[in-house]
Amino acid sequence: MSDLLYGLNDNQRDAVLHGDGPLLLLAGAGSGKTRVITHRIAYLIAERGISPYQILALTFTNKAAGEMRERVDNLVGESADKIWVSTFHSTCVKILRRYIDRLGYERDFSIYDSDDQKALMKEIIKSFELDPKKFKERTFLNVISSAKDEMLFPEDFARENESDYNMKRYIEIYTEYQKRLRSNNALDFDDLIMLTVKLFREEADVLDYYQERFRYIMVDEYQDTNTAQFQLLALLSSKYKNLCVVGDDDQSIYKFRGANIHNILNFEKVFPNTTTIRLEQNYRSTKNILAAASEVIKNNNERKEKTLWTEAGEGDPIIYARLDTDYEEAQTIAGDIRKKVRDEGASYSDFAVLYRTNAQSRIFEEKLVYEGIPYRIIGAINFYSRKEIKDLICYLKVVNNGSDDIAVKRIINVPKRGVGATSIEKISRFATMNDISFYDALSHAAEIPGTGRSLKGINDFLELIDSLRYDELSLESLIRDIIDRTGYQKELEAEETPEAEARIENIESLIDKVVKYEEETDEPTLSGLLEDIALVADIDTVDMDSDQVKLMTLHGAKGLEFPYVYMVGMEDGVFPGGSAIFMDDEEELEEERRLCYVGITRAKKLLTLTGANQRMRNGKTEFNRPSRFIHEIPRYLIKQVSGAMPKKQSFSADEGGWYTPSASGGSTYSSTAARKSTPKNKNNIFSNNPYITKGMGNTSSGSSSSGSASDTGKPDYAVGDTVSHVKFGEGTVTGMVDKGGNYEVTVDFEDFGPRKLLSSFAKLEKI
DNA sequence: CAGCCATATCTTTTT
DNA sequence: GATATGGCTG
Repeated sequence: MSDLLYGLNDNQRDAVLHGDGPLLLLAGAGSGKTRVITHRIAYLIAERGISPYQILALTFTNKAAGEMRERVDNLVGESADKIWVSTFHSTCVKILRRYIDRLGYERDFSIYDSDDQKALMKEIIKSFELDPKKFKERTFLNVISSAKDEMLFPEDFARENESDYNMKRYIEIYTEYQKRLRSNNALDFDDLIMLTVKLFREEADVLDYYQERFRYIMVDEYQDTNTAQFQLLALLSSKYKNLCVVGDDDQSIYKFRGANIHNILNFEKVFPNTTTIRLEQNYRSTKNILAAASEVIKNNNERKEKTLWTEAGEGDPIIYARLDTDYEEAQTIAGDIRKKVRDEGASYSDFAVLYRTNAQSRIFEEKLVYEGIPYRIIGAINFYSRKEIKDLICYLKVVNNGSDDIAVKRIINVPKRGVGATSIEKISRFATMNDISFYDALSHAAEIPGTGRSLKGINDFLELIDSLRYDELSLESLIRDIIDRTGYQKELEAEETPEAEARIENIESLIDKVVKYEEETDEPTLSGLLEDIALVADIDTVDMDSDQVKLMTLHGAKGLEFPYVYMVGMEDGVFPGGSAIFMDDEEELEEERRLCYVGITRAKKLLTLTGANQRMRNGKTEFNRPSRFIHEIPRYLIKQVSGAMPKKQSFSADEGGWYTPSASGGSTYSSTAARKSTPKNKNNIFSNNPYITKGMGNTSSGSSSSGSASDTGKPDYAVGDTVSHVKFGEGTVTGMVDKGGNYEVTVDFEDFGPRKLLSSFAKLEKI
């Protein structure tokens, strides 16, 4: 008992010791909320004699679930694996696999990811004879998803919108979409939650069973729950009322995905006799970082007041750098990281670069490669959404569930079997007319006129799937069989391109995942494997400890922490994003501000904010003013450091180098958004900033002085010279390109091969 | 039917 | 600028 409470602060202890009844934990960033949940679970088991079977802990990501289980394991010991720790979605899948037949679905249903949804919606748009140019799949899917998040079935949605003529089409499409999902025996992600709620509402015995089973429910990241998830929780907890939710309304950043902030704001009203405990002591960041975060979030109106505090020291000021271009922004950060690793003993894994949109990652990637810094981009492309992987998974899906028309259509002509779009169209129509699945219609292809030429391919396909269904050896042999018999890998091998090479590697890691699943699962099944694949995101498998700089969106960073955090693209129009400003949408701006708060509070030791006068976006050059969030941080917390001289002010074209911004009072900028909105602070708050110094702080990246490149001249080496580099050793200079005073030097290193480096950053010494 | 070139589009996205 | 889709041609 004393063990379980050791090291907890008063509020944390109160939360752990709370007995029965609803409990709301308002847990600020870095306040040790996972610790509280895990200790509370341990306390319930050890001290209150609750059976581990009766505890349900819900999270949003598999990663969070995994971490929580691991930590509970350490506290509770072996009985911990009896505790049901999982995501909302996999919990619902488990329940539905048992009882969904009561709702008229088969229990071996497929789970549709967003690609599958799009494919299905595309078909519907076509069958409604709508112009696909005018009507995007996403538009309809977004409406449907919002309806499902709000627990509106097609009938409910129709009722709610019956008076609105414009909604007529949406109603029809939603109805059709749901009908087709059912005939494909498929559920989309939203269905998983919505149908579980429906099941609980309609089948009293099922609800009762799970109420008895889960007498104690814990929910992490509660601020991100949507209405459907809320109802799920309300139903499950209505008997014993032991619902403990942990969340931070200031970190609600998924409104666009249906998260309902009122779930947390109104929790006390909805659940009478709620005990509310605030966890306000922060164990992560310095005072300065915390102060910056608090000052920013203060500007939001719709929030629960709370004040984070820390026993940590002031720490370094927040660094703010306004660079000339996005290119320089990336370059400066890459240099700064290298400098800190070299001179301050930091590890690459101590750094995170956070941006608003994935599209911003590219340029950082480029610069990090130049600098020879190991990095990992997180979340941009999901492993399972790669073409080759999706193709192979669709084979698995078809073997598992022949009703899955979307999967069948995707692979019927992959690899090429001479079954083209027209044949598919004809068979599809035949299937609809006879009310059978597309797969079943394939075996009647001979009766369908106009499919003669593709008949052989179709029969080959049917034969293949049929024989795969008799492969009962193992999942590994099944996937290998698919790869062999489709000739997928051979086809790629024949290509002999780097892309094909990469795909082969991906296929190999898919096999690895299948093998791993089979090893780690008690009773591996094909549908279990597919479920794992559908519900486990790429980010879940990222090893955060590996020694690489992490690049990700601000959204992706939630729940993580790093000693050094760079928030980049701090410009109005980029962050906060265009629509929040352009539409003058206060609600959306508040969501962006929460995102900013999330970003700031990821930093433990040093927070660096950067922006650029000029940046390329969507193929066009933009000029944005500094982010309004920068202005919301009081100036005494900030140390502004310079970037490069804006090119426009540099009359001699070749004169690059660095300068002190105090000379011109920050930066001159023009803005496309300037006319639209007026920021609260009209003057640049940094114009008289006493903190202005040259370079990236005192731990400057060396951009102003170090290296062989001087501010004015060429490096002292030239093509053909032998040079040495701290990391890469010796090599020969094979090329130099002038980039406005800075040189892109190509060096052929003896041990590392040819590499491109920038003279201003890379310390190259002539030998 | 398949491969190639032209045009459109471009927040965020735990599952 | 990069990618995905659509239309055209072989």
